[in-house]
Amino acid sequence: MPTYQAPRGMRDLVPADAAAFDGLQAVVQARAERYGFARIVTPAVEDREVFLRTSGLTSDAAGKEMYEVALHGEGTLALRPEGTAPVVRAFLQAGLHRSPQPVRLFYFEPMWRGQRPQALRFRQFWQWGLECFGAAEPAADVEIVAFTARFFAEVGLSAVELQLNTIGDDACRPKIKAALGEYFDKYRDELDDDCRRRLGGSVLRIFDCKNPHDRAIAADAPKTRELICDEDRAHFAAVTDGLDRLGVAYRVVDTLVRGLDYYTRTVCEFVLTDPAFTKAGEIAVAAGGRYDGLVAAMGGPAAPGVGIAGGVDVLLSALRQEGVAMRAGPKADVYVISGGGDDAADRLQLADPLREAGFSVGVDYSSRPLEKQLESALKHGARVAVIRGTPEARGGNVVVRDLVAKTQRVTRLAAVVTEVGRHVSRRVAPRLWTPDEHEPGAAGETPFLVDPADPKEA
RNA sequence: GCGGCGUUAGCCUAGUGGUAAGGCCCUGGAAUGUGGAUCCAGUCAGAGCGGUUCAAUUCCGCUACGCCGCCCCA
Repeated sequence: MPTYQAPRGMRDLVPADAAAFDGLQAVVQARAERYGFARIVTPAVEDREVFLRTSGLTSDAAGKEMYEVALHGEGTLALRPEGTAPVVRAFLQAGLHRSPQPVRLFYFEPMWRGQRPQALRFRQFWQWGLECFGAAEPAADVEIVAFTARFFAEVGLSAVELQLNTIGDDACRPKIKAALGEYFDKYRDELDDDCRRRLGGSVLRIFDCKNPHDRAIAADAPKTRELICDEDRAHFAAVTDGLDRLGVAYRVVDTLVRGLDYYTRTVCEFVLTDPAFTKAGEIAVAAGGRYDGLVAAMGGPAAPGVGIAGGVDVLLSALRQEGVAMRAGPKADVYVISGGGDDAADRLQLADPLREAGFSVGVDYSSRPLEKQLESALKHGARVAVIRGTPEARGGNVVVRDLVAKTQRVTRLAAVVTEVGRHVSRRVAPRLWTPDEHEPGAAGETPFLVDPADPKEA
């Protein structure tokens, strides 16, 4: 047993895990770019107030479950427990509220919460998320929800259900809370202790109570969908209509509310439906909604917003449960081995041009028998072995052997890159920059096509 | 944060108040220097600390970590 263990609720992403994470990030980030959401990265820590302001002091989680960060024993920083508040802070600090609206942002970052760990509940976990500021239109709600539905379909998550509800906006909230308070007050004596506490404050959260009897009471409560104002109703109708048009399936769940008070109008959750995940209640793999008052609450101008965030750890677990193949750890396609004894420098020299040409190349450093090196090349996942230091490979030649086809060819050193290329493909190397796709001709067509219908210039 | 149940090697799994067993993986070797097989060998363990005991991996306590239920789930 190792002397040290990872801190409670935190885990290492060993190469197999990290590869799956990388694959998922690449997929969600590429989709974000296709939808016009640009990545934003904020610090792992923020002033505690950033979270307290948004989450509200009513929420236990905001206070008790936050990791506080101290420097020399003092400080007011906390590890980020969620993504929205820091993004709002950065949005305001960078003056993005004065850039063309709406502003669409994407993130993929670790979060920390001091909650008791259980399966799929970690103290450090990863979330991807979208935030859209400056758009009050229901189309913005539709877009982030559709993004998520399409994303899950793309990666192969099928055992998932989209739940939707509307809880009205700030103007309407008092009316809704009053109506619900009046209803639940009639059952004050029947609600369990934890639930009754919510009667005083977050009345909406009574819908989240676990006690079966409480749930039965909540099931008969007035529906927020019916208590909301006309404008809210029209907004929600436009959201559901937009999803219908895109063919995104959803279920309206009258008892769906969110943990925080800053949500307005649309709330949504993507819930796992595989029996493996429903034993202990529903597990959300993504959740979000509209928060039209949040930017103002953070000290900014009145700017509407809507966002969604999803748990990466949960999603990966669900995908594994469904048997979706994950990107494996990087394996060398080519392995350089030698029967020539202590000639590691020669092997590196042989590997170098292959690597520069884009191949993934591992080198055996040892002087073990050739058989052992071949075996090792196979175990490292190589498809091709480049062999030097054997009788056939003399006088500026090497052997390029296909380990799967079990065929080989003696090749001149100068032709190794070409020969290897016949058996494995080059890796796509990322670029530091991309050409300007808006330049005429960038897409391959002739710039300034002449339309015969256009009036000729004089 | 509260309660319950757990922790034997890198992984999986036995067993025991008195020398801790096996499989996989890994490493080396054999036959051969062009292969994952086979054979032989090797490395590696009772989470940590304390207590009871002649003796503790085994019984008890504390701590760490995990799982389950609460709390909470931004």
